[in-house]
Amino acid sequence: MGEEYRIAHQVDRLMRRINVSLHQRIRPIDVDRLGPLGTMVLDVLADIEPAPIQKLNQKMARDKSQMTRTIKLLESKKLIVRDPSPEDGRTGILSLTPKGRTFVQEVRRAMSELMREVLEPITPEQREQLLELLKQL
Amino acid sequence: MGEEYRIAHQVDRLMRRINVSLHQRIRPIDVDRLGPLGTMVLDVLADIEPAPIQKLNQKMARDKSQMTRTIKLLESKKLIVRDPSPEDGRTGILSLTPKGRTFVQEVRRAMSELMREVLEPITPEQREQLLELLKQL
DNA sequence: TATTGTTATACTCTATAACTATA
DNA sequence: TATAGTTATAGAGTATAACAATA
Repeated sequence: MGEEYRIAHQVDRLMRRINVSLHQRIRPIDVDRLGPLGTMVLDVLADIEPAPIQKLNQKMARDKSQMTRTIKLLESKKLIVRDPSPEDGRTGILSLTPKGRTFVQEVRRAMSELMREVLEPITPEQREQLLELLKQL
Repeated sequence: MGEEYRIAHQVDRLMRRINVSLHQRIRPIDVDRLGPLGTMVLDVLADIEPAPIQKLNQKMARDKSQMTRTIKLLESKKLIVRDPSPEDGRTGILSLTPKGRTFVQEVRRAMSELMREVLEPITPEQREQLLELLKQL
C-alpha cells in the first residue's frame, strides 16, 4: 500500500473521539477526580490484578514516572492497594479495593455504552475482527 | 460481546506506541519544533488542502482553540499560509507552502516506516481490512 | 440568533534525566 | 552492572468559557 501512515491518522482520530466522549461521560461519576488517565489505569488494572507495577506499565504503554504518579493518586483515594512483592523487594503488587472495583464497574458501563455508539457503523462480526487485529499489534 | 470497552484499551495502547515511536523518529527532522501535534496537523492538512479551518478541525477531532494555536505556529514557521475565504469572511483557507510540502514528505516517510514496524504482525490484507474498519468509524 | 475563530486560564499529560534501592 | 521504581522539572496538549466578527 505504501500509505501506512493513513492508519496512524485514523487511529489518532478514533482515539480522540473516544477520549472526548469518555471525558464527558466519566466526569459525573469521577467523584475522586482521577481524570481520564487515572480512570483508564484503574480500568486496565482491573483486568490483570493482582499485578506488579511493571506489568501495568506494559499494558498502559506510558512511562514509569507517569505511572508512579497515577498509582500514588489511586492509592491516596483508596481505590487500589500496594502490597510488597515476596519475590522482588523493588516492586509492589497492585490490587483493587472494593471501592475501586465498584468504580471500575461504573466506568465500564459508561465506556461500553460509548463504544457501542462509536462502533455503531460496523457489524458485531466486524467488531470482533477489529478487536482481534488490534490485539495482534 | 458486552466487552466493547476492550477495544478502547487496545486503541489507546496502539496510539501510545505510535506516538512514542513517532516522537523519537520525528525529532531529528523536526527542526522547527512543531511537536507531535503540529506535525500531525500539517500531515493531515496535506491530504485535504486547500481547506477551510473547520474542515481541518473535523479531521483532527481537536477543539477549536487548540487548532488556532497550532495553525498560528505552522504559519509563523512558514509551513502553511492562510488566505481569506471568498465565501465566508469568518474563516480562512489553509494551504501548504513548498517548505511545508517538503516537510510532510519527510514526516510521511518516517511515519510509514514506523507503521510498517507496528503493523508487522499482521498481513497486508489485514492491514487493508484494519484501515477500512477504522475509516468506517 | 447561530456559527467561526480567537484569547485566556487552569489543568492534565508527557518527556527526560538524575537518583535510590534491590537483584 | 542492570533493573524497578521515584522524584523533579520543563514542556506539550486539553478543556472551558468568554469574546468579537460574520452569517
